[in-house]
Amino acid sequence: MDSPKKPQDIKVAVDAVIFGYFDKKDLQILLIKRNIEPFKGVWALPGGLVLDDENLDDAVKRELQEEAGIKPDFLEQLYTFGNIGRDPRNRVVTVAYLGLVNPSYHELLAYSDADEAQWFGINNLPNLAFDHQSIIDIALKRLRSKICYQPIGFNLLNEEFPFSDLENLYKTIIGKEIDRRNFRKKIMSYGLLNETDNIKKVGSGRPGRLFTFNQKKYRELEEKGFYFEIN
Amino acid sequence: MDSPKKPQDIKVAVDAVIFGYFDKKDLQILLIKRNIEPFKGVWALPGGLVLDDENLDDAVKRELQEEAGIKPDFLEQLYTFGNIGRDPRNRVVTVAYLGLVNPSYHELLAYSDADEAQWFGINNLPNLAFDHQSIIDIALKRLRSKICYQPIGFNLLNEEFPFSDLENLYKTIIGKEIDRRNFRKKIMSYGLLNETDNIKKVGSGRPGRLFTFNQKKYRELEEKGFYFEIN
DNA sequence: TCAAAAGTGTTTTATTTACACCCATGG
DNA sequence: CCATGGGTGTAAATAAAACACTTTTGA
Repeated sequence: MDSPKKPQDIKVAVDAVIFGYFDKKDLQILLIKRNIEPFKGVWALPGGLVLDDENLDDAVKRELQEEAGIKPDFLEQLYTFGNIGRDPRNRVVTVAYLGLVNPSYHELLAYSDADEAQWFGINNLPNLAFDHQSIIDIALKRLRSKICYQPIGFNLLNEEFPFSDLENLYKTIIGKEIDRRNFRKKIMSYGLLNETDNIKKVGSGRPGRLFTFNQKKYRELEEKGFYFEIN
Repeated sequence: MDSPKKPQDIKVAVDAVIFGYFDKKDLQILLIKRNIEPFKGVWALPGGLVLDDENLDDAVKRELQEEAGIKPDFLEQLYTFGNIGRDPRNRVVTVAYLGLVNPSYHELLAYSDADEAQWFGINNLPNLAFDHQSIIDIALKRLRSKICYQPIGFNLLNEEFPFSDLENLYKTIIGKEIDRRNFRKKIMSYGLLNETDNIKKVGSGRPGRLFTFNQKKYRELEEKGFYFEIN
Protein backbone atom coordinates (compact mmCIF):
# COMPACT_ATOMS: atom_id res chain seq x y z
CA MET A 1 0.00 0.00 0.00
CA ASP A 2 2.81 2.35 -0.83
CA SER A 3 2.49 5.08 -3.44
CA PRO A 4 4.16 4.63 -6.79
CA LYS A 5 5.81 7.65 -8.37
CA LYS A 6 2.87 8.80 -10.51
CA PRO A 7 -0.64 8.75 -9.14
CA GLN A 8 -2.49 5.59 -10.06
CA ASP A 9 -5.13 5.97 -12.75
CA ILE A 10 -7.50 3.03 -12.50
CA LYS A 11 -11.27 3.13 -12.27
CA VAL A 12 -13.30 0.77 -10.12
CA ALA A 13 -16.61 -0.58 -11.34
CA VAL A 14 -19.12 -3.22 -10.40
CA ASP A 15 -21.05 -5.52 -12.71
CA ALA A 16 -23.77 -7.99 -11.92
CA VAL A 17 -24.72 -11.29 -13.45
CA ILE A 18 -28.36 -11.57 -12.43
CA PHE A 19 -30.01 -14.89 -13.05
CA GLY A 20 -33.74 -15.31 -13.38
CA TYR A 21 -35.83 -18.40 -13.95
CA PHE A 22 -39.16 -18.95 -15.62
CA ASP A 23 -40.44 -22.45 -15.15
CA LYS A 24 -39.43 -24.79 -17.94
CA LYS A 25 -37.49 -22.19 -19.83
CA ASP A 26 -33.75 -21.64 -20.05
CA LEU A 27 -32.06 -19.95 -17.19
CA GLN A 28 -32.17 -16.23 -17.96
CA ILE A 29 -29.66 -13.44 -17.53
CA LEU A 30 -30.48 -9.77 -17.17
CA LEU A 31 -28.79 -7.53 -19.73
CA ILE A 32 -29.06 -3.86 -20.47
CA LYS A 33 -28.51 -2.18 -23.79
CA ARG A 34 -25.81 0.46 -23.50
CA ASN A 35 -26.81 3.94 -24.57
CA ILE A 36 -23.37 5.51 -24.40
CA GLU A 37 -19.99 4.79 -25.90
CA PRO A 38 -18.06 2.60 -25.90
CA PHE A 39 -20.20 -0.31 -27.08
CA LYS A 40 -23.18 2.00 -27.54
CA GLY A 41 -26.18 -0.09 -28.53
CA VAL A 42 -24.52 -3.31 -27.43
CA TRP A 43 -25.91 -5.52 -24.67
CA ALA A 44 -23.97 -5.61 -21.43
CA LEU A 45 -24.22 -6.64 -17.82
CA PRO A 46 -25.81 -4.07 -15.56
CA GLY A 47 -23.14 -2.19 -13.65
CA GLY A 48 -21.11 0.96 -13.52
CA LEU A 49 -18.51 2.95 -11.67
CA VAL A 50 -18.41 2.87 -7.91
CA LEU A 51 -18.95 6.18 -6.15
CA ASP A 52 -16.19 7.46 -3.88
CA ASP A 53 -18.27 7.16 -0.75
CA GLU A 54 -20.14 3.97 -1.53
CA ASN A 55 -19.42 0.39 -0.53
CA LEU A 56 -19.07 -2.11 -3.35
CA ASP A 57 -22.24 -3.97 -2.42
CA ASP A 58 -24.18 -0.74 -2.37
CA ALA A 59 -22.83 0.21 -5.75
CA VAL A 60 -24.18 -2.95 -7.38
CA LYS A 61 -27.53 -2.54 -5.72
CA ARG A 62 -27.75 1.05 -6.85
CA GLU A 63 -26.83 0.20 -10.43
CA LEU A 64 -29.38 -2.59 -10.55
CA GLN A 65 -32.01 -0.24 -9.24
CA GLU A 66 -31.06 2.50 -11.69
CA GLU A 67 -30.68 0.37 -14.74
CA ALA A 68 -33.43 -2.17 -14.33
CA GLY A 69 -35.44 -1.38 -11.22
CA ILE A 70 -34.46 -4.67 -9.61
CA LYS A 71 -33.52 -5.69 -6.07
CA PRO A 72 -32.00 -9.16 -6.16
CA ASP A 73 -33.08 -11.69 -3.57
CA PHE A 74 -29.57 -13.12 -3.41
CA LEU A 75 -26.38 -11.24 -4.19
CA GLU A 76 -22.76 -12.14 -3.58
CA GLN A 77 -19.39 -11.18 -4.89
CA LEU A 78 -18.22 -13.38 -7.73
CA TYR A 79 -14.77 -12.39 -8.91
CA THR A 80 -12.79 -9.29 -9.75
CA PHE A 81 -11.78 -8.74 -13.35
CA GLY A 82 -8.91 -6.38 -13.77
CA ASN A 83 -6.82 -7.32 -16.76
CA ILE A 84 -5.35 -4.46 -18.70
CA GLY A 85 -7.21 -3.82 -21.91
CA ARG A 86 -10.60 -5.08 -20.80
CA ASP A 87 -12.03 -1.58 -21.28
CA PRO A 88 -10.95 0.26 -24.44
CA ARG A 89 -11.08 3.71 -22.83
CA ASN A 90 -8.98 3.32 -19.74
CA ARG A 91 -8.05 0.87 -17.05
CA VAL A 92 -11.14 -0.39 -15.28
CA VAL A 93 -11.15 -3.01 -12.57
CA THR A 94 -14.61 -4.44 -12.12
CA VAL A 95 -15.88 -6.36 -9.16
CA ALA A 96 -18.42 -8.80 -10.52
CA TYR A 97 -21.41 -9.99 -8.52
CA LEU A 98 -23.72 -12.93 -8.90
CA GLY A 99 -27.37 -12.35 -8.12
CA LEU A 100 -30.63 -14.24 -8.19
CA VAL A 101 -34.17 -12.95 -8.57
CA ASN A 102 -37.56 -14.31 -9.28
CA PRO A 103 -38.43 -12.45 -12.47
CA SER A 104 -42.15 -12.65 -11.88
CA TYR A 105 -41.73 -10.43 -8.84
CA HIS A 106 -39.67 -7.87 -10.75
CA GLU A 107 -40.96 -5.80 -13.61
CA LEU A 108 -37.99 -4.69 -15.68
CA LEU A 109 -37.62 -0.96 -16.04
CA ALA A 110 -34.98 0.89 -17.97
CA TYR A 111 -33.93 4.20 -16.49
CA SER A 112 -31.44 6.86 -17.45
CA ASP A 113 -28.33 4.77 -17.83
CA ALA A 114 -29.70 2.23 -20.22
CA ASP A 115 -32.33 2.39 -22.87
CA GLU A 116 -33.49 -1.15 -22.39
CA ALA A 117 -33.29 -3.95 -19.86
CA GLN A 118 -34.19 -7.47 -20.88
CA TRP A 119 -33.93 -11.13 -19.95
CA PHE A 120 -31.99 -13.43 -22.27
CA GLY A 121 -31.87 -17.21 -22.12
CA ILE A 122 -28.34 -18.36 -21.46
CA ASN A 123 -28.40 -20.28 -24.71
CA ASN A 124 -29.47 -17.22 -26.69
CA LEU A 125 -27.18 -14.50 -25.47
CA PRO A 126 -26.39 -11.66 -27.86
CA ASN A 127 -22.87 -10.38 -28.41
CA LEU A 128 -21.78 -8.66 -25.28
CA ALA A 129 -19.73 -5.58 -24.50
CA PHE A 130 -16.30 -5.71 -22.87
CA ASP A 131 -15.35 -9.10 -21.40
CA HIS A 132 -18.87 -9.64 -20.14
CA GLN A 133 -19.26 -12.98 -21.84
CA SER A 134 -16.40 -14.41 -19.83
CA ILE A 135 -17.83 -12.94 -16.64
CA ILE A 136 -21.06 -14.75 -17.41
CA ASP A 137 -19.18 -17.99 -18.06
CA ILE A 138 -17.63 -17.81 -14.64
CA ALA A 139 -20.91 -16.86 -13.00
CA LEU A 140 -22.60 -19.86 -14.55
CA LYS A 141 -19.89 -22.16 -13.34
CA ARG A 142 -20.22 -20.74 -9.86
CA LEU A 143 -24.00 -20.99 -9.87
CA ARG A 144 -23.93 -24.58 -11.07
CA SER A 145 -21.59 -25.64 -8.33
CA LYS A 146 -23.04 -23.46 -5.60
CA ILE A 147 -26.60 -24.59 -6.06
CA CYS A 148 -25.40 -28.06 -5.08
CA TYR A 149 -24.12 -27.08 -1.68
CA GLN A 150 -26.20 -24.07 -0.71
CA PRO A 151 -29.97 -23.75 -0.93
CA ILE A 152 -29.88 -20.60 -3.01
CA GLY A 153 -32.10 -21.91 -5.78
CA PHE A 154 -35.20 -21.00 -3.82
CA ASN A 155 -34.49 -17.37 -4.60
CA LEU A 156 -35.35 -18.10 -8.19
CA LEU A 157 -38.73 -19.63 -7.36
CA ASN A 158 -41.98 -18.19 -6.16
CA GLU A 159 -42.48 -17.84 -2.43
CA GLU A 160 -44.81 -20.84 -2.72
CA PHE A 161 -43.81 -23.38 -5.29
CA PRO A 162 -44.79 -26.88 -6.33
CA PHE A 163 -42.07 -29.45 -5.88
CA SER A 164 -41.78 -29.92 -9.61
CA ASP A 165 -40.58 -26.33 -10.00
CA LEU A 166 -37.62 -27.09 -7.79
CA GLU A 167 -36.96 -30.24 -9.74
CA ASN A 168 -37.06 -28.41 -13.05
CA LEU A 169 -34.86 -25.66 -11.71
CA TYR A 170 -32.13 -28.11 -10.76
CA LYS A 171 -32.47 -29.94 -14.04
CA THR A 172 -32.16 -26.66 -15.90
CA ILE A 173 -29.20 -25.31 -13.99
CA ILE A 174 -27.19 -28.48 -13.64
CA GLY A 175 -28.17 -29.50 -17.13
CA LYS A 176 -28.84 -33.16 -16.63
CA GLU A 177 -31.66 -35.48 -15.72
CA ILE A 178 -32.25 -36.18 -12.06
CA ASP A 179 -34.14 -39.05 -10.48
CA ARG A 180 -37.38 -37.51 -9.24
CA ARG A 181 -37.81 -39.92 -6.37
CA ASN A 182 -34.29 -39.70 -5.06
CA PHE A 183 -34.25 -35.94 -5.45
CA ARG A 184 -37.44 -35.51 -3.52
CA LYS A 185 -36.35 -37.94 -0.84
CA LYS A 186 -33.10 -36.02 -0.37
CA ILE A 187 -34.63 -32.56 -0.25
CA MET A 188 -37.41 -33.72 2.04
CA SER A 189 -34.96 -35.40 4.39
CA TYR A 190 -33.56 -31.99 5.32
CA GLY A 191 -36.94 -30.87 6.59
CA LEU A 192 -36.42 -27.41 5.15
CA LEU A 193 -39.63 -27.25 3.17
CA ASN A 194 -42.90 -26.27 4.76
CA GLU A 195 -46.05 -27.67 3.19
CA THR A 196 -48.75 -25.14 2.60
CA ASP A 197 -52.42 -25.93 2.25
CA ASN A 198 -52.37 -24.53 -1.23
CA ILE A 199 -52.38 -26.39 -4.44
CA LYS A 200 -51.10 -25.41 -7.81
CA LYS A 201 -54.16 -24.92 -9.95
CA VAL A 202 -52.75 -24.52 -13.43
CA GLY A 203 -52.70 -26.58 -16.58
CA SER A 204 -53.20 -30.24 -17.08
CA GLY A 205 -52.21 -33.12 -14.88
CA ARG A 206 -52.58 -33.68 -11.18
CA PRO A 207 -52.18 -30.47 -9.18
CA GLY A 208 -49.18 -30.29 -6.89
CA ARG A 209 -49.04 -29.18 -3.30
CA LEU A 210 -47.18 -25.91 -2.75
CA PHE A 211 -44.18 -25.57 -0.47
CA THR A 212 -42.20 -22.76 1.05
CA PHE A 213 -38.52 -22.82 1.93
CA ASN A 214 -37.83 -22.37 5.63
CA GLN A 215 -34.89 -19.99 5.58
CA LYS A 216 -34.92 -19.53 9.34
CA LYS A 217 -34.63 -23.23 9.96
CA TYR A 218 -31.81 -23.46 7.44
CA ARG A 219 -29.85 -20.78 9.28
CA GLU A 220 -30.32 -22.63 12.54
CA LEU A 221 -29.19 -25.95 11.12
CA GLU A 222 -26.26 -24.28 9.39
CA GLU A 223 -25.03 -22.94 12.72
CA LYS A 224 -25.11 -26.44 14.11
CA GLY A 225 -22.81 -27.60 11.33
CA PHE A 226 -25.41 -28.81 8.87
CA TYR A 227 -24.44 -28.88 5.21
CA PHE A 228 -27.01 -28.74 2.45
CA GLU A 229 -25.98 -30.96 -0.41
CA ILE A 230 -27.48 -32.19 -3.65
CA ASN A 231 -25.81 -34.80 -5.91
CA MET B 1 -19.66 1.94 -16.83
CA ASP B 2 -20.76 5.51 -17.24
CA SER B 3 -18.87 8.46 -15.83
CA PRO B 4 -20.20 10.16 -12.75
CA LYS B 5 -20.02 13.93 -12.57
CA LYS B 6 -16.70 14.20 -10.74
CA PRO B 7 -13.82 11.89 -11.61
CA GLN B 8 -13.71 8.85 -9.39
CA ASP B 9 -10.96 8.85 -6.77
CA ILE B 10 -10.40 5.27 -5.65
CA LYS B 11 -7.10 3.40 -5.49
CA VAL B 12 -6.76 -0.26 -6.37
CA ALA B 13 -4.44 -2.49 -4.39
CA VAL B 14 -3.71 -6.16 -4.00
CA ASP B 15 -2.93 -8.04 -0.81
CA ALA B 16 -1.89 -11.62 -0.32
CA VAL B 17 -2.55 -14.11 2.42
CA ILE B 18 0.34 -16.51 1.96
CA PHE B 19 0.19 -19.71 3.94
CA GLY B 20 3.22 -21.75 4.79
CA TYR B 21 3.56 -24.99 6.68
CA PHE B 22 6.35 -26.44 8.76
CA ASP B 23 5.67 -30.01 9.77
CA LYS B 24 3.95 -30.28 13.14
CA LYS B 25 3.75 -26.57 13.68
CA ASP B 26 0.84 -24.22 13.30
CA LEU B 27 -0.11 -23.13 9.87
CA GLN B 28 1.90 -19.98 9.18
CA ILE B 29 1.08 -16.70 7.50
CA LEU B 30 3.56 -14.38 5.88
CA LEU B 31 3.49 -10.83 7.21
CA ILE B 32 5.63 -7.81 6.54
CA LYS B 33 6.32 -4.95 8.89
CA ARG B 34 5.30 -1.67 7.34
CA ASN B 35 7.99 0.96 7.12
CA ILE B 36 5.78 3.85 6.03
CA GLU B 37 2.66 5.50 7.35
CA PRO B 38 -0.09 4.73 7.96
CA PHE B 39 0.44 1.86 10.38
CA LYS B 40 4.20 2.35 10.23
CA GLY B 41 5.86 -0.39 12.24
CA VAL B 42 2.71 -2.51 12.27
CA TRP B 43 2.53 -5.96 10.71
CA ALA B 44 0.47 -6.28 7.55
CA LEU B 45 -0.22 -8.57 4.63
CA PRO B 46 2.19 -8.20 1.76
CA GLY B 47 0.62 -6.12 -0.98
CA GLY B 48 0.42 -2.69 -2.51
CA LEU B 49 -1.04 -0.54 -5.22
CA VAL B 50 -1.55 -1.97 -8.67
CA LEU B 51 0.36 -0.32 -11.48
CA ASP B 52 -1.61 1.20 -14.34
CA ASP B 53 -0.29 -1.25 -16.88
CA GLU B 54 -0.18 -4.37 -14.77
CA ASN B 55 -2.67 -7.20 -14.42
CA LEU B 56 -3.92 -7.91 -10.92
CA ASP B 57 -2.21 -11.30 -10.74
CA ASP B 58 1.06 -9.75 -11.81
CA ALA B 59 0.72 -7.07 -9.20
CA VAL B 60 0.48 -9.59 -6.35
CA LYS B 61 3.39 -11.56 -7.69
CA ARG B 62 5.48 -8.43 -7.98
CA GLU B 63 4.65 -7.30 -4.47
CA LEU B 64 5.48 -10.70 -3.04
CA GLN B 65 8.77 -10.64 -4.86
CA GLU B 66 9.57 -7.12 -3.75
CA GLU B 67 8.50 -7.45 -0.16
CA ALA B 68 9.57 -10.95 0.68
CA GLY B 69 11.39 -12.50 -2.26
CA ILE B 70 8.74 -15.19 -2.61
CA LYS B 71 7.03 -16.85 -5.57
CA PRO B 72 4.02 -18.79 -4.35
CA ASP B 73 3.41 -22.27 -5.67
CA PHE B 74 -0.32 -21.71 -5.64
CA LEU B 75 -2.08 -18.37 -5.95
CA GLU B 76 -5.71 -17.50 -6.54
CA GLN B 77 -7.99 -14.59 -6.05
CA LEU B 78 -9.78 -14.66 -2.72
CA TYR B 79 -12.15 -11.74 -2.37
CA THR B 80 -12.23 -8.00 -2.96
CA PHE B 81 -12.45 -5.73 0.03
CA GLY B 82 -13.72 -2.29 -0.78
CA ASN B 83 -15.67 -0.88 2.10
CA ILE B 84 -15.31 2.81 2.66
CA GLY B 85 -13.05 3.60 5.57
CA ARG B 86 -10.87 0.51 5.38
CA ASP B 87 -7.85 2.72 4.65
CA PRO B 88 -7.54 5.88 6.76
CA ARG B 89 -5.88 7.91 3.98
CA ASN B 90 -8.22 7.50 1.08
CA ARG B 91 -10.52 5.04 -0.58
CA VAL B 92 -8.66 1.85 -1.41
CA VAL B 93 -10.23 -1.23 -2.91
CA THR B 94 -8.00 -4.22 -2.42
CA VAL B 95 -8.17 -7.47 -4.30
CA ALA B 96 -7.05 -10.14 -1.85
CA TYR B 97 -5.29 -13.30 -2.94
CA LEU B 98 -4.70 -16.61 -1.25
CA GLY B 99 -1.34 -18.24 -1.81
CA LEU B 100 0.53 -21.32 -0.70
CA VAL B 101 4.25 -21.91 -0.48
CA ASN B 102 6.59 -24.40 1.02
CA PRO B 103 8.60 -22.18 3.35
CA SER B 104 11.63 -24.42 3.25
CA TYR B 105 12.04 -23.59 -0.43
CA HIS B 106 11.75 -19.87 0.17
CA GLU B 107 14.18 -17.81 2.14
CA LEU B 108 12.38 -14.70 3.35
CA LEU B 109 13.96 -11.46 2.24
CA ALA B 110 12.81 -7.98 3.05
CA TYR B 111 13.39 -5.43 0.33
CA SER B 112 12.66 -1.76 -0.03
CA ASP B 113 8.98 -1.72 0.76
CA ALA B 114 9.17 -3.48 4.06
CA ASP B 115 11.79 -3.65 6.71
CA GLU B 116 10.99 -7.15 7.72
CA ALA B 117 9.17 -10.21 6.43
CA GLN B 118 8.29 -13.02 8.79
CA TRP B 119 6.17 -16.12 9.29
CA PHE B 120 3.59 -16.08 12.09
CA GLY B 121 1.61 -19.03 13.36
CA ILE B 122 -2.09 -18.43 12.82
CA ASN B 123 -2.62 -18.74 16.54
CA ASN B 124 0.01 -16.13 17.32
CA LEU B 125 -0.74 -13.33 14.95
CA PRO B 126 0.24 -9.81 16.00
CA ASN B 127 -2.10 -6.87 15.68
CA LEU B 128 -2.54 -6.14 12.02
CA ALA B 129 -2.85 -3.02 9.93
CA PHE B 130 -6.05 -2.01 8.13
CA ASP B 131 -8.70 -4.76 7.96
CA HIS B 132 -6.05 -7.39 7.36
CA GLN B 133 -7.21 -9.58 10.22
CA SER B 134 -10.59 -10.02 8.61
CA ILE B 135 -8.97 -10.77 5.27
CA ILE B 136 -7.01 -13.52 7.00
CA ASP B 137 -10.15 -14.87 8.62
CA ILE B 138 -11.77 -15.24 5.24
CA ALA B 139 -8.64 -16.74 3.71
CA LEU B 140 -8.50 -19.34 6.45
CA LYS B 141 -12.11 -20.25 5.92
CA ARG B 142 -11.49 -20.61 2.21
CA LEU B 143 -8.35 -22.68 2.71
CA ARG B 144 -10.05 -25.00 5.15
CA SER B 145 -12.89 -25.70 2.80
CA LYS B 146 -10.86 -25.73 -0.39
CA ILE B 147 -8.30 -28.21 0.81
CA CYS B 148 -11.16 -30.71 1.10
CA TYR B 149 -12.15 -30.57 -2.53
CA GLN B 150 -8.95 -29.62 -4.34
CA PRO B 151 -5.52 -31.15 -3.89
CA ILE B 152 -3.83 -27.86 -3.17
CA GLY B 153 -2.26 -28.95 0.09
CA PHE B 154 0.66 -30.51 -1.74
CA ASN B 155 1.93 -27.02 -2.46
CA LEU B 156 2.69 -26.69 1.23
CA LEU B 157 4.76 -29.86 1.37
CA ASN B 158 8.15 -30.79 0.03
CA GLU B 159 8.33 -32.16 -3.47
CA GLU B 160 8.89 -35.56 -1.86
CA PHE B 161 7.05 -36.09 1.38
CA PRO B 162 6.28 -38.94 3.75
CA PHE B 163 2.62 -39.75 4.04
CA SER B 164 2.56 -38.57 7.61
CA ASP B 165 3.34 -35.02 6.51
CA LEU B 166 0.17 -34.99 4.45
CA GLU B 167 -1.74 -36.40 7.36
CA ASN B 168 -0.40 -33.77 9.75
CA LEU B 169 -1.09 -31.03 7.24
CA TYR B 170 -4.75 -31.96 7.03
CA LYS B 171 -5.02 -32.33 10.77
CA THR B 172 -3.47 -28.90 11.22
CA ILE B 173 -5.57 -27.10 8.66
CA ILE B 174 -8.90 -28.72 9.32
CA GLY B 175 -8.19 -28.68 13.02
CA LYS B 176 -9.46 -32.06 14.01
CA GLU B 177 -8.24 -35.62 14.34
CA ILE B 178 -8.47 -37.84 11.32
CA ASP B 179 -8.40 -41.62 11.14
CA ARG B 180 -4.99 -42.47 9.74
CA ARG B 181 -6.08 -45.65 8.04
CA ASN B 182 -9.17 -44.24 6.42
CA PHE B 183 -7.35 -41.12 5.32
CA ARG B 184 -4.58 -43.09 3.70
CA LYS B 185 -7.02 -45.44 2.03
CA LYS B 186 -8.94 -42.52 0.56
CA ILE B 187 -5.94 -40.62 -0.70
CA MET B 188 -4.36 -43.76 -2.11
CA SER B 189 -7.58 -44.75 -3.87
CA TYR B 190 -7.20 -41.74 -6.16
CA GLY B 191 -3.88 -43.01 -7.43
CA LEU B 192 -2.45 -39.51 -7.46
CA LEU B 193 0.61 -40.24 -5.36
CA ASN B 194 3.74 -41.69 -6.88
CA GLU B 195 5.92 -43.75 -4.60
CA THR B 196 9.58 -42.89 -4.75
CA ASP B 197 12.38 -45.22 -3.78
CA ASN B 198 13.42 -42.79 -1.12
CA ILE B 199 12.87 -43.05 2.54
CA LYS B 200 12.62 -40.38 5.16
CA LYS B 201 15.74 -40.71 7.24
CA VAL B 202 15.11 -38.38 10.12
CA GLY B 203 14.44 -38.78 13.80
CA SER B 204 13.20 -41.75 15.68
CA GLY B 205 10.71 -44.37 14.65
CA ARG B 206 10.30 -46.34 11.49
CA PRO B 207 11.28 -44.36 8.42
CA GLY B 208 8.50 -43.56 5.99
CA ARG B 209 8.49 -43.97 2.25
CA LEU B 210 8.44 -40.71 0.33
CA PHE B 211 5.76 -39.81 -2.21
CA THR B 212 5.28 -37.19 -4.87
CA PHE B 213 1.98 -35.74 -6.01
CA ASN B 214 1.21 -36.46 -9.66
CA GLN B 215 -0.15 -33.11 -10.81
CA LYS B 216 -0.32 -34.17 -14.44
CA LYS B 217 -2.46 -37.16 -13.65
CA TYR B 218 -4.72 -35.00 -11.51
CA ARG B 219 -5.28 -32.62 -14.42
CA GLU B 220 -6.17 -35.52 -16.69
CA LEU B 221 -8.62 -37.01 -14.22
CA GLU B 222 -10.12 -33.61 -13.56
CA GLU B 223 -10.90 -33.18 -17.24
CA LYS B 224 -12.74 -36.49 -17.21
CA GLY B 225 -14.97 -35.20 -14.42
CA PHE B 226 -13.04 -36.52 -11.44
CA TYR B 227 -13.51 -34.73 -8.14
CA PHE B 228 -10.91 -34.85 -5.42
CA GLU B 229 -12.60 -35.02 -2.04
CA ILE B 230 -11.56 -35.49 1.57
CA ASN B 231 -14.06 -35.84 4.45
C1' DT C 1 -61.28 -42.46 -20.79
C1' DC C 2 -57.20 -40.32 -21.99
C1' DA C 3 -53.28 -37.32 -21.33
C1' DA C 4 -50.47 -35.08 -18.19
C1' DA C 5 -48.12 -34.33 -14.18
C1' DA C 6 -47.87 -35.66 -8.97
C1' DG C 7 -46.83 -38.78 -5.55
C1' DT C 8 -44.62 -42.69 -3.45
C1' DG C 9 -40.81 -47.63 -1.45
C1' DT C 10 -37.75 -51.16 -1.83
C1' DT C 11 -33.58 -53.40 -3.16
C1' DT C 12 -28.89 -53.16 -4.50
C1' DT C 13 -24.61 -51.12 -4.43
C1' DA C 14 -21.09 -48.05 -2.99
C1' DT C 15 -19.13 -45.32 0.51
C1' DT C 16 -17.93 -44.20 5.06
C1' DT C 17 -16.90 -45.18 9.61
C1' DA C 18 -15.00 -47.52 13.48
C1' DC C 19 -11.45 -49.93 15.27
C1' DA C 20 -5.98 -52.26 17.06
C1' DC C 21 -2.01 -54.61 16.21
C1' DC C 22 2.62 -55.51 14.10
C1' DC C 23 6.84 -53.44 11.87
C1' DA C 24 11.24 -50.99 11.18
C1' DT C 25 14.53 -48.07 12.85
C1' DG C 26 17.76 -45.45 16.20
C1' DG C 27 19.37 -44.87 20.57
C1' DC D 1 14.96 -53.82 24.37
C1' DC D 2 12.53 -49.75 24.35
C1' DA D 3 10.55 -45.63 22.36
C1' DT D 4 8.86 -43.70 18.29
C1' DG D 5 6.41 -43.30 14.41
C1' DG D 6 5.06 -46.22 9.93
C1' DG D 7 2.11 -49.42 7.86
C1' DT D 8 -1.97 -52.23 7.28
C1' DG D 9 -7.62 -54.97 6.87
C1' DT D 10 -12.25 -56.09 8.00
C1' DA D 11 -16.90 -55.67 9.47
C1' DA D 12 -20.90 -52.71 10.35
C1' DA D 13 -23.50 -48.76 9.29
C1' DT D 14 -24.89 -45.33 6.32
C1' DA D 15 -25.78 -43.16 2.08
C1' DA D 16 -26.56 -43.27 -2.85
C1' DA D 17 -28.42 -45.25 -6.94
C1' DA D 18 -31.56 -47.78 -9.65
C1' DC D 19 -36.00 -48.62 -10.70
C1' DA D 20 -42.21 -48.34 -12.15
C1' DC D 21 -46.58 -48.07 -10.90
C1' DT D 22 -50.70 -45.55 -8.89
C1' DT D 23 -53.20 -41.12 -8.17
C1' DT D 24 -55.48 -36.89 -9.33
C1' DT D 25 -57.12 -33.64 -12.24
C1' DG D 26 -58.91 -31.29 -16.74
C1' DA D 27 -60.21 -31.84 -21.25
